[in-house]
Amino acid sequence: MAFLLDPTRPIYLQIMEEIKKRAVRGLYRPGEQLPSVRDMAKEMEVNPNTIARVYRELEQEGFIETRRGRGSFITEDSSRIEAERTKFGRDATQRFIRDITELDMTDKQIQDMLSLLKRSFSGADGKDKSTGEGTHNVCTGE
Amino acid sequence: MAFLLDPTRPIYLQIMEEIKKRAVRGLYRPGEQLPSVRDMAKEMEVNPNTIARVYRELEQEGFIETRRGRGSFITEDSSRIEAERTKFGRDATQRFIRDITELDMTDKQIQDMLSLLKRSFSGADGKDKSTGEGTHNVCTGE
DNA sequence: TTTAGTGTACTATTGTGATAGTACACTCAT
DNA sequence: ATGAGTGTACTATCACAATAGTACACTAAA
Repeated sequence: MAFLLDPTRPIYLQIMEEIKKRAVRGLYRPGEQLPSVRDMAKEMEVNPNTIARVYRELEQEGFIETRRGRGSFITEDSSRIEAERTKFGRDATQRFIRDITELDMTDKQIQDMLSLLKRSFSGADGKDKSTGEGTHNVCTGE
Repeated sequence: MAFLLDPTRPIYLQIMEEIKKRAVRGLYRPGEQLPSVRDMAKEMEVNPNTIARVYRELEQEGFIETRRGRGSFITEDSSRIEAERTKFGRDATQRFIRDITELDMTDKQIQDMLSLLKRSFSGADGKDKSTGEGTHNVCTGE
């Protein structure tokens, strides 16, 4: 498996998220053909039926387009992909805030945590790949 | 239900976490008796069998103590509870870093996110409830 | 002793995720 | 036309979470 699975959540949901994240990271480009159901099943080490379900649901969401007999393709709409980045970022941030808030932490614990975050993200590459207008606030989703 | 359930994860796991978080927040004190299996089932709006499983697993972990015919009680060991706070905090932080990192965000997006976090946590009460030695680093777990 | 309130054990049923295997319809290049 | 490679449909099976209902053993107070 190319990524770690959470045994407490359905595999097909995690693979759906993994495919979206790959598109967000540019591993899958807009319009690019995805591996076939059978190939993706081998890569993910799951049953082809599970991948079939993943593709069916992603198609339902409009994230991929399936052409019978030809294959499945990432949407051509790059804004659709960027929207996923925004959603993932906003969801992760809000969940983190909720998780931390409900722990009733001390100020010191919060400060330790925030400084670790700064350190973790200071390794950003420094090149802002956004166009300016294309940069969305991950928190507000605007 | 007193809290929101994630439909993609087993209920019994989420209730286990909820009980631990209540202890961390002081809603349940060390040694305090928990509601009976049947009462907790009513409060959580789930089947008593589900709560029975929750108590069984929490007993297995040493987080609660069950005395047959008497009831179930939060552990007397307050350091056991504090350890949960540390674990939840560390897990939430690491997951957040992983979630954000794999989105390949721009510097601006990361800055927006961090400033939202600062704003969210600036509302801390200012009183450091730790004793000094009792303050654990949520990130390293030491 | 009786009774109410504990946790616990048990069977049965339902729904869903995941697997295994087979088969079919479509597309495209040969 | 043939055949390889697509997605898709179908049945069957298994595991697990969750529910429903019943029953039992223990504890403590009336």
